[in-house]
Amino acid sequence: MKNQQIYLYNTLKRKKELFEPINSPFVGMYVCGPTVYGDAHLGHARPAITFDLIYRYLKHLDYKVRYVRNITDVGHLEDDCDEGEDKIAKKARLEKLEPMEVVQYYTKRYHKDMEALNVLDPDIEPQASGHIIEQIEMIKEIIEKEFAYEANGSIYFDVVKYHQSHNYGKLSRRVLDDMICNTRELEGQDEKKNSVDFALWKKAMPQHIMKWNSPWSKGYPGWHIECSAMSRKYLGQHFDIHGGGIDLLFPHHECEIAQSVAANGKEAVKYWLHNNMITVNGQKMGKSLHNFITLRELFNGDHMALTKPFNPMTLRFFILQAHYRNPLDFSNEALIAAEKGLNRLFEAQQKLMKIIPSEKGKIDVNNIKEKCYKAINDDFNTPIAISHLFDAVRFINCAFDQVETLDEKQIKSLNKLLDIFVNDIFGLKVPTSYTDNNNNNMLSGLVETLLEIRKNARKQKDFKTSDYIRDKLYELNIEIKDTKDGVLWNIKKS
RNA sequence: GGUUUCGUGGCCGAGUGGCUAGGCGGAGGUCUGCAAAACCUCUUACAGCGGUUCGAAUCCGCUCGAAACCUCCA
Repeated sequence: MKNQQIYLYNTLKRKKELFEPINSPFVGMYVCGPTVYGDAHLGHARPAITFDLIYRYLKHLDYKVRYVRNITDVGHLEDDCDEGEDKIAKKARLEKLEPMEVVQYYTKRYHKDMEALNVLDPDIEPQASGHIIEQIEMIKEIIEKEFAYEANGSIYFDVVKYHQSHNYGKLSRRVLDDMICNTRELEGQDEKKNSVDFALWKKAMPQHIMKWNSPWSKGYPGWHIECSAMSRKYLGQHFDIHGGGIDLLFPHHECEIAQSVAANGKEAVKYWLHNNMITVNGQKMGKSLHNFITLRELFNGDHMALTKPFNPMTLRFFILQAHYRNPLDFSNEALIAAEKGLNRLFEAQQKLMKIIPSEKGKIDVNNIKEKCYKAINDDFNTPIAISHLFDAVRFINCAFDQVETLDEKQIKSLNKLLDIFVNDIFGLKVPTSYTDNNNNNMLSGLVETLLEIRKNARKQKDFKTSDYIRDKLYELNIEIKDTKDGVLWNIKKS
């Protein structure tokens, strides 16, 4: 076990706390995943990457992590009234598909997008539709404990009663009395004792196509119960980390707490972690706001707001360059800036191995390493860690230009440092354009031959020929760089 | 209206009481037949007004502005 003390910001306490797993070295982590009724957009990338980083880091420290990220395929209510139709069903009706067809289609695409972002698969990815039994079971328990009541085939959580003995609002810091006063009058709430009560089970309307049998009615589970039921099944009644977007803080996570406490008699989660939103022009990117860019559009450059396609790694780096708890404003320009920065980082990594070692170097690699760990340990402060890596980049560049020196040991430890942080922890995979050069013998043989001809032409000051070769290769996406140490070439990056 | 959070240089984005993050852009330079690329150096900001303090971007108050949640959302 690598000895690092992590301090993470627990939303429940609103402060940073030392991370102490309940049952070290085992760590249980649950993150709210996507509702698969459409393609993943930039907003989905943030929690995926944020918690992927945490997952990677914990594994790097040799914790035995079980990472659970759900797929919501039951759908949530479109409205808070009886006419609400769940999202999956609505989509299915519009597209004349089986609901599970919609689910499978978008789940597959989500996985592809995540793979492109180099997001590791969770250890368990449970689907809500596959855990109806567990959800019904948990609802039964809540009814037994008398924190829920039946009304016309639907089951509601009795928030007011729960609050008499517990604290509803402890996570979101909301005051129940205020909420009761401030809630707008909505139709179809007559079944509820109080407007703040939320559904655990909803009786289905005849036109509703996703429904299951239950002791109370043919219907479907409420909005929040799947996470409580599935986290309990796979991580137990008490687990370490629960993550998700800050927009889920209320009511979703607040309700999860209430459900777990009601059913289990105790709280389930030790550390609540929330990532902030991605904004466009300062406004949240969201489905209902119609200002979202899907990941596919980003990767293909197929959107009005984009001037070009972007490599998935660029988005990953862009997200890691901001702290996960702060809003991050998206723009084409900001992404281009991130792309250039990332290329500099990758190029330094490649250059490092070409540096001729000196007798004695002048860099304290260990110091940089310590600073990087310190930054990550401080609530996963990736932007600070990245800034330290850029200090190393500058030194590597100087050494490459023979302004500074590195000895063999330093080169090795720098290489390891970059490998650990850039590749393992940050999950930034070097695009193939950097590494393919030597993997394709025929291509590199051809290019080397042409460059040889060009070299001779230049020697004889036949610049017409040399420029012709350069321009033709450029048209074929091969870039040539004349440096004082010879000619470098690479396949152009996106 | 309620709850919460935030306002940092041309842009993005760290930083929670003294030690001028980092990236992009810009300026100058190095290299080069030219070009491109690359590299080096430079580029002292914290919404406004008060207060606390020897000292505040950082703490407190007020004003202005913005966002998230309160309804599905990552």
